[in-house]
Amino acid sequence: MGDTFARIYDVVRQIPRGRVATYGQVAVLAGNARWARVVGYALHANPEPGTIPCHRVVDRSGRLAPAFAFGGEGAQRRLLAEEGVTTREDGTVDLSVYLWNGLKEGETP
DNA sequence: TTAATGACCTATC
DNA sequence: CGATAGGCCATTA
Repeated sequence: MGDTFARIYDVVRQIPRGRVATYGQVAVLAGNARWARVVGYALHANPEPGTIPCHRVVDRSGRLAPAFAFGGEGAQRRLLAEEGVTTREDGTVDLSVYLWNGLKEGETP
């Protein structure tokens, strides 16, 4: 495969614990703003558990991935909860609180 | 090579 | 708020 996947995976790996990022945001940080769709495809096609925290990636409205993507309906929701990310009743996260600022943990602008 | 697909996004109604 | 339509790109068949 090309380096598109590698770039996307690199960005997803840098998402700090307790934070979430949108597909579009990952796409921008990976190099192209129009890779939002490709990001989703990449995570679905080759999600390496333990290496790529794909559960920290949500869509633009904070909606979690479809249930079948993780094997269980509350799987992603539970993983986020373990990191301190609370999900609403409808399965969405508050992006105004948990959205990743694009910096690594500990770094400040 | 062409056509179809999808864990998306934005705009519009 | 939900539904619809169009666009975008890499990957697959």
